[in-house]
Amino acid sequence: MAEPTRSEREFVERIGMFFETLGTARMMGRIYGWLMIAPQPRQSITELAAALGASKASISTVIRQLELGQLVERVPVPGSRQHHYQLRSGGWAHILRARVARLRPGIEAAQFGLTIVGDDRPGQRERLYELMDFFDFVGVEYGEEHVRRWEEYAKQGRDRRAGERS
Amino acid sequence: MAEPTRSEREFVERIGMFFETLGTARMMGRIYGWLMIAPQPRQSITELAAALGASKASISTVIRQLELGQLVERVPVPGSRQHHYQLRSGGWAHILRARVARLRPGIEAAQFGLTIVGDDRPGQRERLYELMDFFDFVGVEYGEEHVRRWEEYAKQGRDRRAGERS
DNA sequence: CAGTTCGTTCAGCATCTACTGAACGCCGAC
DNA sequence: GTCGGCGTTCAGTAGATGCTGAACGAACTG
Repeated sequence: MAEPTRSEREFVERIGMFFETLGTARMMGRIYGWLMIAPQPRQSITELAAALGASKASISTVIRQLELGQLVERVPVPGSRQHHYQLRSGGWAHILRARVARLRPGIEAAQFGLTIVGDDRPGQRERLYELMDFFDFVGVEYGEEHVRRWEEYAKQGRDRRAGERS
Repeated sequence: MAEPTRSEREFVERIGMFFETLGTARMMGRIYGWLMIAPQPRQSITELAAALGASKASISTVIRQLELGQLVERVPVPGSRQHHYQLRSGGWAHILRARVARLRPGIEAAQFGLTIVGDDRPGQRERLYELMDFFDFVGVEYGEEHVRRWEEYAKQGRDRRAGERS
């Protein structure tokens, strides 16, 4: 039920591609995209599978990753045995956080590098310090403060649009 | 010549893994890591292949990507026919810029979405607006100003360390 | 000229992973 | 009880891609 139209399907696919460049499975983006624009914002696994023309198997596995990533939440629907999912608000903030967390191996590599390159190689140490600086900088710029700024920005947008509609 | 020691090799591998999480080929990180700490900062393709235990073929193809990404530059060495490469300063700034550029398909997807979801579906439109807001926010926060802040930050770090050494 | 030393290219391989189909277990309806 | 609908799991597949080896071309040496 509620199959996407041709252009809705294109939108879904674009979001899928976008998620792919973010380093996740394309199907994650498809689900996310469809949940954004679908007539019913709450969908079961079978509904998603039907709408996206994918197997229930892949929806089932991928939606768990979405749930783990806090992009989607399972909501109870009284009287239904189906698992209904909908978008979680603040999903993009979680994406921001997740991307920052990915930098950790890099930080550790730089620290490790400094332990093995002696003072007799100042040029090499300088490059390692620069990498450390980069992570310091990014850690501050993309840190909690950054995420809070986004949440504030998002709230302002919501309020502004709500004002325009009323 | 100039094979990496065991721990240098571990560092190289860690940077390789880090690059992998950034969505590039691991070999890119290996080359970049080795150029960071190698005794001679300028290396030819055959030297890199020998040091990393990889084929010249893969070094040749990957280093062109590094060159394209402005992370590495080819430097002339008088009297040598070999192609010598070294790290470019400001490489991380280019990585920042490249990551921002990747958001473009997402922006376009959100715009497209707004053209196909009518005013009769305010909830869906709201989610699309939120995505637009997200890109607006990220575009500002990660924009040119952001990269300039990094470059300033990096310069300060360099100067500070230079002062300490003297 | 032949021989050597480079880097490049291309076909092939190995690996990984997103996705599917089928079997299964669970649970409510009847 | 049996049946049907639902989500999960697992083996298998298809597609992508990082990497190699070998053949090649270009440029210098003798």
